[in-house]
Amino acid sequence: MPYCYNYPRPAVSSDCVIFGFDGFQLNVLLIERKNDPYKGYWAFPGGFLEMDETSEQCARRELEEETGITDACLEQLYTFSGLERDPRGRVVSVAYMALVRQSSIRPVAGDDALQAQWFPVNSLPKLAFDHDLIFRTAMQRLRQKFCYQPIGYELLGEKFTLPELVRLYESVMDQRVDRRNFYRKILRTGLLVLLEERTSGVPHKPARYYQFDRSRFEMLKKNSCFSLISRLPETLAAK
Amino acid sequence: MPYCYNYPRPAVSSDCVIFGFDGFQLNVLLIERKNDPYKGYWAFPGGFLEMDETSEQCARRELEEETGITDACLEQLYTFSGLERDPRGRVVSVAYMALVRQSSIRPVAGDDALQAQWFPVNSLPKLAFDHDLIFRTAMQRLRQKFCYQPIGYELLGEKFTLPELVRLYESVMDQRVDRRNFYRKILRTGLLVLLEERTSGVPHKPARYYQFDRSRFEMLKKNSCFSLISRLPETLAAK
DNA sequence: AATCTTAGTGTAAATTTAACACAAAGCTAA
DNA sequence: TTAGCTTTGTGTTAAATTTACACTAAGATT
Repeated sequence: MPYCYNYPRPAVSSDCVIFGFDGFQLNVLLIERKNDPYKGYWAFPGGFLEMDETSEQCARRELEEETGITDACLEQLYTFSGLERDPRGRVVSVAYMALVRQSSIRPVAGDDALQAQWFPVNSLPKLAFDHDLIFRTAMQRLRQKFCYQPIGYELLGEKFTLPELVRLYESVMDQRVDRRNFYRKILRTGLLVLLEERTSGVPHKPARYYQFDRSRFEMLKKNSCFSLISRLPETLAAK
Repeated sequence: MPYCYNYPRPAVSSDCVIFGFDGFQLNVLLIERKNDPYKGYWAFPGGFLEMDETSEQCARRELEEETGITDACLEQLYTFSGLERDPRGRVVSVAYMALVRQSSIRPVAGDDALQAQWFPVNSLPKLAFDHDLIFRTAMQRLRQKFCYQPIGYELLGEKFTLPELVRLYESVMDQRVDRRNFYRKILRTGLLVLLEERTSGVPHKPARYYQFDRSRFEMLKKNSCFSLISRLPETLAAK
C-alpha cells in the first residue's frame, strides 16, 4: 500500500455512455465485465483515473482499451458520488457520453471486457454498479439536447437522408414526428447541404442525401439563444 | 500519513458558484482565502470531500461553513480535473451552482474564509486556482438555462414584479429585452400568479406583484420538449 | 395642476406551426 | 408492359406566435 495521504480519498473513475443508431433504433454500447465485482454483468466501459490524465482522457483511454473505439467526441455527462456505488469502497465516477456512427464502429472486447456489444436502449440487460442511474441520466440529457439543438448528426453517416433523420428523432424522442413539417424546420436552419447522390435499389422513390454543415452549426451556436421557453404545447397552455 | 492505497488517488473537492441578483446586476458570492495556497485571493466557497458524504453534500457543507448559507438549491455544474489545478497536488473538483435571493442572504465569513462578499459578474477580482474557468462555465450554463427555461425565480424574492423580472433577464443575458413582448410571453406560460399587492412609494405607477407557480413548473417540465431549435433569428437565417 | 417616470395594455404585419393532400419515382408482379 | 404498392418530396391553409410598434394609467414631484 505505497500511496499514503493525511486524509482518506475516494478513488476516481470515468465511465462512457456511447450511443449508436442502426437506422431503426437507438443503442448503447456495453461491455461484459471479466472481473469482480459484478463479474459477468454488463456495464458501461470505464475505469480508474491515472494521475497523469484528466478525467476526459481517462474516459477516452478506457473506451479504447475496452472497446477499440478511438475517435468518439466525448461530452461530460454527470459525476456520480453515491456512497454505495461500488462494493470495493468509495468511488466517485465522472460519466461521459458520446454519439457515434454505429455502422463505422466494430466494437472489440479488450482488457477487462469479455465482450463489447450494442444493446437497444429499450431492452438493456441488468447493469453493474449504479450504471442504470447513469443510463437514465444520459438518456434524459440526450433527449434534452435533441429538443433544443439540431444535433444527432454524429449518430448518422457522413451523408444521410431526411427520412433517416426523422427515424433517428423518432427513436430518440420515442414519439411520432410529422415528416413534412420536420423537413421544412430542419432545412430552414440551413444546416443541411443537399448532395447530388440518391439512395438506390429501394422499391420506391429514392431519397436524396444531405450533409451536415458543421461550420455553420458552430457559427449558429455562438449567436442563437434567448427564446424563453421555445413554445408551449397547446394542450398544456390550456390548463 | 495513515490512509494508504495500492494506487495513487487524487483528492476530490466541491466548489459552489452562488449567483445572486440585487435588482440591478447579477452577482456571485466569493470568499477571501485565509490560508495558502492562494492566501488572500478570492475564490468560490468549497473544500475537500469527506468519506461519508456525497459530492453535493460536501458542497452544501462547505457553503455553510464558509458563508453561512444553508438552503441553496444546488445543481451540479461540471467536474474539473486538470492536472495543474492546485499547487498542492492533484485535485478533482466537482463544481455546483445555485441561484439564491441575494436580499435574503447575509453572507458571513467562517472557517477558511477571511470574508465572504458579493461581486458583480462583470467586475470580478482575480480568482484562485482555475476558478476563472469555473466561473465562465457557470455563466455559460446560466445563460443556456435562461434560454430554454423560465427559471431565475430563485434569484428574486418570493414575490416580484414583471419589471424586476425583465431587469434580471437583461442582466443575465446582457442584452436588451422588449418589456411588452416579454410580459406576454411569460404570462402565457401560466407560471406566474398575480397577487393583489403592488409596489408603493415609487414616484410613478406602482407595479403589480406576481408569484411563481412551482407546481405548474414541475408539471410543464415533465411534458414540454421537442422543438428542434426553438427559433432562428432572422438575421442569421438569412446568411 | 402640469410634468416626469415607469407600469400595463393594445394593434397590425410578418413569420411560424400544425395538419393536412397530392404528385413523383422506383420496384414488383400480373 | 402496365397496374399497383411504397416511400419521398412539395404544397396549401388556418391558427398561433413573434416582432415592432403606440398609447394610456398611476403615483410622486414641482
